[in-house]
Parts: sequence; C-alpha cells; structure tokens
Amino acid sequence: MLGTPTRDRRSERREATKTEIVGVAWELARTEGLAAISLREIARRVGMQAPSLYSYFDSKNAIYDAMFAEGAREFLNRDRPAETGKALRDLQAHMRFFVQFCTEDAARYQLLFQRTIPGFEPSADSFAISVAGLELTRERLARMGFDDPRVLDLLTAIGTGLTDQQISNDPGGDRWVRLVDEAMEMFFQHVTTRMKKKGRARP
Amino acid sequence: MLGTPTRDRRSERREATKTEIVGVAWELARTEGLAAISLREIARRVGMQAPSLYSYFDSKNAIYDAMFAEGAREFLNRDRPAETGKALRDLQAHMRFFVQFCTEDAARYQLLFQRTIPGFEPSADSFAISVAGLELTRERLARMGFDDPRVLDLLTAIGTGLTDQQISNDPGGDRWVRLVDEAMEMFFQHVTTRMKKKGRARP
DNA sequence: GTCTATATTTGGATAGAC
DNA sequence: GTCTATCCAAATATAGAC
Repeated sequence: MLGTPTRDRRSERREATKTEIVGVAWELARTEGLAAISLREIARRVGMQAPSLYSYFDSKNAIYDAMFAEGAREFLNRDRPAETGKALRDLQAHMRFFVQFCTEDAARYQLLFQRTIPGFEPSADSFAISVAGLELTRERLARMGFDDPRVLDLLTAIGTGLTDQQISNDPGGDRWVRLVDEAMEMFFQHVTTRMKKKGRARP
Repeated sequence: MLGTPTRDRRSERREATKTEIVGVAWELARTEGLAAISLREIARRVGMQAPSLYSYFDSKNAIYDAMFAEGAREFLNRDRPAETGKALRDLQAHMRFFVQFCTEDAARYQLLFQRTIPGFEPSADSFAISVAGLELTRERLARMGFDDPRVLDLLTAIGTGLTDQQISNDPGGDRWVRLVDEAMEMFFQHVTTRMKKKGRARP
C-alpha cells in the first residue's frame, strides 16, 4: 500500500503563489491607486506573463476579492485594546484602534469601506469576513452601553469623518487622528446627558 | 462705416454648446459614475462624433475642469440660510445647508471634495472658485465664534462624516442627514464648555 | 465646425503549444 | 503551469477633407 502524504506540496506552493500575487496587487494599489492595478503590471512584478495569472485567479475581480478577504481578515484578527470597564476610556481606545487601522492604509480603507471600484462586489464568503469584523465592534459598543441605532449612526459618522479628513487632507500625518480622544469625550458627554434625560442608566 | 454688433452670435452659440456638453457630462457622471464618462458617450448624447468635442474642449480633463468650475460656482452662489445671531441655530442651519448640498449630488461631492479621478487636478481658475466658496463658510463660522483651527477640524470631520455615511450607506435617504441638528447640539455643547474652561467668551 | 479615418495605447481575456 | 500569439473592446487623441 502506498504511503499517503499528510501535506500536499503542490497546493502549498500554489497557495504561496496566490499570496504573492495578492501581495503585489496591494503594493501596486498603494502606489498607483486601487483602480489603477492591471493584470499586466501585476504579472510583470511577479515575473510572469499576464495570461499565467489565470491559472490562479479566474478574473481581475477575483484578485480584488482576494484582496478584500485579506483586508477584512486583518481587521477581524487584529488585537484590540483590552476592555477596562471605564466606558469613556474604552471608547477612546477603540476609536483610536479603528481610525488607526483605516488611516494606516488608505487603499485598504477604500476597498473595504467605500464603494469605489466600478463593477466589483465582494463575494459572499469575503463579505462574511468583513461582517464578522464589524460585528466585533458592534458587540463591544453594546457592552459599553451604546446600542441605540441612532447613537451608533452618530458614532460611525464621527469615526469615518475623522478617517476621511485624515486621509484626504493630511495623508501620512495625524491632524485628525489626534482629535479622536477629544471627539469621543464630546460624544460620550452628549450621550450620557441624553440618556439621563431619558431616565436610562448610565453606561 | 460698418455697424458694430454688441453681441457676438457666434460665440454665444459656442458657449451654449459648451454648456450643453458639460450638462450631458454631469448627467452621465450621475448615472454611470464620475470616472466612467467617456468622450464617445458624451458626443453620442449631444449628437456629435467624438472628435468634434475637441472643437470645444482641449481634452477630457478640460471637461472635468469645466464640471469642477460649475459645481464650485453652484456652491459659491447658493443662497445660504440667514444669520440670526443665535449661534447654535445658525450652526445647525449652516451644517444642514452643507450636508444638503453635498448629499443631493454624490458625483458633484466626489469631484469637488474628494480626490478620486486619476490624473485630474482642477485648474488654478477653477480651484479659486472652490476656495472662495469654502472661505464663505470659514468666515461665517468665525462670526459664530468658531475660529480655533482644532475646533474647525473637528467640525469639518463631523460634517464630512455625516455626508459620507449618508452617501455610502443610505443613498437617497436621510438616515444621517436627520442627525445633523443633534450632532451640532453635541458639538456646540462641547465647544462652549471647553471655551468656558479656558476662560474665553461664549460665542 | 463637423465629419471620416486612423493612430495609439491599454486593458481583460482566450486558444493552444509545450 | 507557463508561455506565445492573438482577440476584442474601449478609450483618448490627431490628421485632413469638406
């Protein structure tokens, strides 16, 4: 009887190449813009001819989809600040975490959180990863006492506003990033006051 | 001696055609996306062949530039809410004005306020119009007592955050638009409290 | 000012040999 | 799995006749 290998060197190699292709695609997206990546240029940088890429991905959008999945997995798996039970501190720490993640890679933010690549929609599998990541955030905010949809909408607006301004008007800097703590103080003050008025418990 | 006409019918006609071309370009940008407009399609819709457009504009970017100038002029010339002297009310009204302007035409917002068309930069003339519009806003906020750069950065982040969320996650709806008044209350409360602490006059 | 014809570039994708 | 060769489509832009 023939021995059955527990590892498949061929598919390991294949996965490694796919990873390399996606890595080069990200590199290109960061320098030339997310919409400007081309199969020819990706192929050139990994030392292939363009058609060879089709052995690994069915289409250009399949590459975008792999990029989306990778970015979403990074968000899902990244270590989050520990919860201390002090609502304001936790809120500040978590928003710093979020804005930091978004602004450290504008191309990734564009792919994950904005709708800007014409004709690209993430696959159900990739989308599920991203939903899982956002769900972590939602649960955490709920533990802090923020579960009113309106309040969450206000909070997400502040988060994306700081992120967008940072990326658009001070890329690489920290002009808006450093406003996160103050913005959360403002938000927290507002929400707790409003909750008291409504006779609800403080978070 | 020959009579000298006070009007130049030829150049009037020419300007009218340029305006028509830009109008069709906007129409296309709104339906297909700002980046997706093509000279062929513009020409087709105005009843020309593509090369004929070059009699009116030197390049595709020149059309983008004319669009930019038109959008900036709309922002500059639009009637703004009257100032009442009540800082919070004026702030709310002005932010409603801004978010309304931005969200009513996502393509225009994208062209004027985001950097998303690869290779396009507005000309100095067009850019000056947009600067004049933003300057109106800056002056108005200064009259309300908001002139600290940090405070203005926080305010613009809230404004673009509400706008972006509205456009990205509820296009055509009002899920974030209707949070403007509350957001301004929150901001106002925060800033006045902070000013008092610093011993400065209330706005 | 508008047209036809065409240059030029660039992109995604496929066929088929090796 | 990789290559060469090629297809096909779309885009901006130019030349030159009318």
